Amino acid sequence: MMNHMTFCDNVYQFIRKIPAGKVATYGQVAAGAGNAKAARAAGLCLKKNPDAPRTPCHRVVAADGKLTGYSAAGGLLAKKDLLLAEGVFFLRDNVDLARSQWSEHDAN
DNA sequence: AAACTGACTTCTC
DNA sequence: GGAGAAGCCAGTT
Repeated sequence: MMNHMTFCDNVYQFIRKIPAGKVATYGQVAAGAGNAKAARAAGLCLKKNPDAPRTPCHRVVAADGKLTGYSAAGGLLAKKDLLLAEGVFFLRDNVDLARSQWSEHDAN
């Protein structure tokens, strides 16, 4: 039975469909979850309930491609390493959204 | 129910 | 481009 469908659940679902080698911004995730303005809330959901490997929260970055928070071990460092391993384009410490920002349409 | 918090985003200086 | 402030949202206390 359904516990209680929350915005977070939508967020997790959205993030789960992000393919490796691509990343989405919190705003994009929030939009996919139902509210483009809920980027903040979306991030909170990840922190509160990282849902382990089931939800690749490491594929979610800030609007600038900047790597923000990461509850898992290693923090942003591990996050960057993971994205690099997946083939995500990086510009120093930030993700190159111009190449690695994922879109539902998969216009790659 | 009200107030506080936070892994955001955008504007301005 | 970096620093500061305001706005918005859902969840938690």
